[in-house]
Amino acid sequence: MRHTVKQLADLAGVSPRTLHYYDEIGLLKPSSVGENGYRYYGEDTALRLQQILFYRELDVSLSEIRTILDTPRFDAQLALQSHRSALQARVERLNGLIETIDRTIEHMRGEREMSAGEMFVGFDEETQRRYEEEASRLWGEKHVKESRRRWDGYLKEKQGAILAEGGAVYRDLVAHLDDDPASAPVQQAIARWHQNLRYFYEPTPEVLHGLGQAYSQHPQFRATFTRMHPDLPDFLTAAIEHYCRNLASAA
Amino acid sequence: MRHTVKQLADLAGVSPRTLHYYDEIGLLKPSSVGENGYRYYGEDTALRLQQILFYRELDVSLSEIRTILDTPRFDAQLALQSHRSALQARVERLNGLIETIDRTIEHMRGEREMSAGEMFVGFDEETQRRYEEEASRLWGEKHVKESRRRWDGYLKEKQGAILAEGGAVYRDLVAHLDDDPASAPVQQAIARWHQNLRYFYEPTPEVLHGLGQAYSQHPQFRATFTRMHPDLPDFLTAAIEHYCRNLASAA
DNA sequence: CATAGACTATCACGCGGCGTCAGAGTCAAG
DNA sequence: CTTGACTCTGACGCCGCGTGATAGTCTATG
Repeated sequence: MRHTVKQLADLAGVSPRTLHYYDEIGLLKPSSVGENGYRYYGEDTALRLQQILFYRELDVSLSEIRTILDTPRFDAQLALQSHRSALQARVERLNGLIETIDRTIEHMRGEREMSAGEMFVGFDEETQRRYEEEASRLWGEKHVKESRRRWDGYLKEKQGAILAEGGAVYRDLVAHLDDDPASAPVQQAIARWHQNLRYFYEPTPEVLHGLGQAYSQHPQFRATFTRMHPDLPDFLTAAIEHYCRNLASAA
Repeated sequence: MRHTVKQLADLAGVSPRTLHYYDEIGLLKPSSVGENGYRYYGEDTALRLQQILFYRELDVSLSEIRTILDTPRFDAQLALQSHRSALQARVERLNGLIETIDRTIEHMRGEREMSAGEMFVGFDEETQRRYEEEASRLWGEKHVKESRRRWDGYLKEKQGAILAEGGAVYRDLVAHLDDDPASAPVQQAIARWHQNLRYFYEPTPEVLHGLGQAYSQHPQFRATFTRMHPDLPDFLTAAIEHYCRNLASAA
């Protein structure tokens, strides 16, 4: 298997310009370059492009994708499993949007009341929670039902406050990025984070620890936190790791 | 219900800057502007923003969204139905990607062979066909199963040729945009388009006519064809309409 | 009443990820 | 050899905002 630019582009449904660009930024180097200057791609690069397209499908930036794919410990099969669960979460989100549509139509027919907030359910509101559900799914699925049951039990206003508090915790941590992850203000913020999580489900120490690791390793988490600050993912992981050690030694 | 910029932005999960920008480009004007210069949004604008977000979710450009929402015949409820079916098509696409993941994992375990083209199934390859399935769904669902059954029966190489021919038809039509839609070269291209459709299902004259109209009215079709050429959607509709009249008078 | 913090506004630069085009070289078929 | 489709590099520009600056407005508190 050996493809020129157009051949691979046609197969993948991208443009030749895209492949040029990806070469230029070091994201997808061709398998070889002929004496004529032409790029040639083999199965290794086709597989890498597939990974790129999956990450792109999940709205991960190209520089992030490059970082992920270039880590020595990158495991392609594990990444595919991760994509799979992320895509399933996306499917659920879309189904949530479809429900919003149904409710909006009922509203327009005068069959039901609808607040402005309710109109936008499914677009972005529960993104963070959905990511965390997904991470939990990596370690155990019982949390999903529990999480939904708890969430649905809260009043709308309470839900807004919970989400706002979650966001405030991360902003607080960004403000303490120069501190030691083990310092008291940081650990207090992590305790608030822990409490915030408990609105969704009762996290075991294992889940807490796994979440902490996922925040820097899982592509969507990493992308989300990097957008807040480039150093936040690793900082979060270190701080949560310390917090979990404290939980373990206190028990 | 009356919201300031931040209030509506928070509800909708967008940024105030986005709302400023949408005002600036005439996409979403506030319901009113106070003496202090502040923008205020009511339920009318919240509903419009919801529509915008649905179209954005479906990757429609903002200028296209504006065109659609500003047409005098815009029917919000009908549009929501349209979004619904588009989102369901998106769900199916994501499920297709999930299948690709499963097959890729099997390939990596050595359990199955996989071509480079197969790696990219679900990303973009069948976009056109999926749109057309969706349009058919608007007029009758029996075509969906028939379409899938036919498609699955073709060899991979044949599938590639069918899709390429579909693309060639549209490129041919773009080259004849200065011609009369009723002219012989254009009508011949539409006949090829008709034949191409028949690889998927046997379209009734009603479906053909409806597809012709959908090409300029249905947001995703319109966006797709506008990307090929700004005048193509309306040209297609006019050419197909003429072709259908010829079919009817020949019968 | 004064202050502080959170909000509002406009303005403007810049970014990511390409699309598009130009000019020149390469390849394969007739 | 010619032609058309491909290849390359280079470069401008677009879309949809994010970000930051500056200044005005609003609301709660002391």
